[in-house]
Amino acid sequence: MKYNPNAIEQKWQKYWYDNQLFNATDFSEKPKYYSLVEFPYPSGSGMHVGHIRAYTSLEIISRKRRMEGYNVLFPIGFDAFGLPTENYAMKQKVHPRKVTDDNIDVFTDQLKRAGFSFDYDRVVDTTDPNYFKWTQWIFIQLFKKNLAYRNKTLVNFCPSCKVVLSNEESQGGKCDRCGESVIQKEKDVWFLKITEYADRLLEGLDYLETLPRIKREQENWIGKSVGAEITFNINEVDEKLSVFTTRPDTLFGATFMVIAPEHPLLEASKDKIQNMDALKAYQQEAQTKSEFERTELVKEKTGVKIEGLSAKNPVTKEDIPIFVADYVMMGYGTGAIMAVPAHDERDYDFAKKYDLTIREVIKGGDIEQAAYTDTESGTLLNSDFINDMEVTEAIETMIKYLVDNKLGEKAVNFKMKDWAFNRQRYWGEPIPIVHCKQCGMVPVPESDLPVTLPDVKNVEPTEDGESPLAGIDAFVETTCPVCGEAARRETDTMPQWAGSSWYFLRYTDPHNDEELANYHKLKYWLPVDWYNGGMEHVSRHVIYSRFWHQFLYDIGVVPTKEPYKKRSAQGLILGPDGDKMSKSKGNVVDPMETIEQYGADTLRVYILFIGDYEQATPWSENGVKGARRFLDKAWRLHEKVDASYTDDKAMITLLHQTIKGVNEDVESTKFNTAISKLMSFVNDALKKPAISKSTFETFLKLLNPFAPHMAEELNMMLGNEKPLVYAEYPTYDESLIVEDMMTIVIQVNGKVRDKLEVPKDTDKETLEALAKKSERVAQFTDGKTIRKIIVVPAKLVNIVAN
RNA sequence: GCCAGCGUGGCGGAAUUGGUAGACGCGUCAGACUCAAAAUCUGAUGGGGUUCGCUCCGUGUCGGUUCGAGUCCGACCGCUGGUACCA
Repeated sequence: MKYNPNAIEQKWQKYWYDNQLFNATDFSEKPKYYSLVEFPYPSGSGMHVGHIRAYTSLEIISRKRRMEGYNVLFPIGFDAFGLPTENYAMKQKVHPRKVTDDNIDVFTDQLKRAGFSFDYDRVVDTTDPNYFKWTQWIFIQLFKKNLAYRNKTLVNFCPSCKVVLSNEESQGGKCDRCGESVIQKEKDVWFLKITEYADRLLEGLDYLETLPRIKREQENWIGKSVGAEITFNINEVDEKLSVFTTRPDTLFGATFMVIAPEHPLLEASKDKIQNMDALKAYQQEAQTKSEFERTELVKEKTGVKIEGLSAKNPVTKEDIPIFVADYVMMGYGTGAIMAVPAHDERDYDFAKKYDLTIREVIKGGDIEQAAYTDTESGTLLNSDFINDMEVTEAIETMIKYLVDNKLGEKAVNFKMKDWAFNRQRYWGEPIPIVHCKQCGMVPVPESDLPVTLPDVKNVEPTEDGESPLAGIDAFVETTCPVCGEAARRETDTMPQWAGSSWYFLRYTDPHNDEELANYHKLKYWLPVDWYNGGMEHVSRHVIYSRFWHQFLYDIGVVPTKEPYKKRSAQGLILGPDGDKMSKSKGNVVDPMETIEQYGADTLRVYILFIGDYEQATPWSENGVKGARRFLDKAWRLHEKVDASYTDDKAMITLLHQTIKGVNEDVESTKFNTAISKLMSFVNDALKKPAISKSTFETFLKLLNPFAPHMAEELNMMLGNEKPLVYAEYPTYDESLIVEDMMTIVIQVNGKVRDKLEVPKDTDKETLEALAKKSERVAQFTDGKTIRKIIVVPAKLVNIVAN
């Protein structure tokens, strides 16, 4: 009988899913294992080969864990709020609910068609009111703890599309959708105070088992820097300027100051400022630039001196000028800097342009030529009481001086900003807040949750960039939960990051009406043992969800400090041309076509065999054929099974080596070499006259996580009634792995000249003697003196001669 | 610019602590089967030379450490990802 995947795959899928073999049981005698993959956004185009790669790794792990006797939770769900659905719905005049449901149906079918062993009874959908009820509930808890607040900010606004855009959607100052220029619009928006958790998010990384680069990226995102906050007095008015610096030791070199265009000092001191018009004009100009332009495009420093104000350097007592320049950002530090032009390139450029004093304070450079920035270490000069000190000592001494004289203090600053937590969209979780004239902002009572989206025929954008919800009176108009007077609902919705920040908690108890998840169930399943997802989510999503988790831990909702024990990230699959897959390039590969043509098992095997799991790799149609050829051969191997046959020693050794190798490779995400070991096994086994039943069964168990449909079918054909899903995973016998004879390499001056077949335990002396006897060696040592002989047992003999 | 990762055949990629470079797969070539093709099977396949025994060269470039370097060290070149006037 020939291998015919289409005939067997659907049969086994029906068997698995109908019998709910992958459903996790809450609480069990077995040890638990929670494997988590990032849930997909159910787009209209269905599954992508990238999804297959992202899920297959933990699919293998999960199937292996079940065979190893674990109670496995391997769930899936849908991160279904989001723009593409809303846009599509608007265009096609269909309700986003309908679009979402249809897409989820398509996706679920495709997941099942790939044979993924998810627990489909625990599917969560972030757009389901029973789910987002708890997303809203978490928001209210954050609000009550003052971790959710409103503040004014500038947003990217497209006057033509009348929508607020993200940075990604407004690159280069142009609207991503219509190409028009984006303007900066001031808006009241919601923030979550993630900065309050910055230190703990940093510390928590110690618990996370992951690649160094993944940890690094999160550290960089949080961006902790230690230094000092120094206060400068303004001479002409009763105002002070605070600056954050990592280098208080360079204070003697601070010859001017720069503040951000939006800095409040301007408004506060307008009476004394003589060139307010010029400053206003500069301010206006800076506002037309997006943050992108301000940071990316402006190579030449621009700025305006504030006439009428000057600051006093607290240590030199010099009067120094103050400038407004857009290279200083209001959003970082205090929005003001002390400029040390001798040792900072930006300050140096600025000082040269405006002809300002440049004073060297760290020895070593030539400040006539350029800023000297190699100042991690060095010796101070021109700095009074810290002269001749080393940088580290100078920093400490200066901070002490500042503290003693009440001029400043030690300070820590984070690059990470508070999380802008709102969108002006329809298709998102409504923020559960009511605005009341008397009572201010009032959270919706928990008993009234969820605040659902109004059912409208068409989602229409508003004229002024407000959420479409703002135009729906039936939604907006409500009464205040505190005083009962007429009030208005908040019309902003949450960003997509919201629902995905806690979904892994809901999987432990997806149908709970009383709480987001039962504490005992959380305690049983958490933490997530292994979480796999995209590299692009490592900084944002992982940090955001860890922040929510830490908060929920603080209020006693979850039992663990950190949500994840281990995190891995898969590499991208590129198009066959080596470019990133994209519709416009026409190089997108549809995994469903591969399944139809070659079968799901081939797709699974190929996608893991394609290359290093963490590296980007191009797709290859020929590679798919190769994977299929391997499965064809594995299938044919069953014809060699002979119940009365006894395998030879070499076969048994190979089998045990394969068990060991596959196990180790899978655990260290080296799926490609795990498969190559299975291929080698099949190649060798096919050369034997026959293969014993038990050896073939063991092979099928190893193959099962990768190609489960085929493995189950062949196992059944052997006459076994028990399926492989919960069969016992093979273990190896260390004593059977070592071969009796081994090849020893003989080198002369480091070059291989001969090889010897010797028994495995041959000692050093024997090896050396054998090597010396070799005729091949003699050719290369003739007429030379042997200087040294290096013998590495079980490996090689190297004869050094000249 | 900074941070991280990576440079190995025609291609995707393998190579515990430094110890036979190129596993496995693709492609290509030759042969078997076939009227023929496909599929399948067998063999060859880094480059140069060769009396077919072998031999020299070869892991981005240059240098170093070592009996021995793809692996370690230094400098450089290139690619990919992240990030960005971060004070």
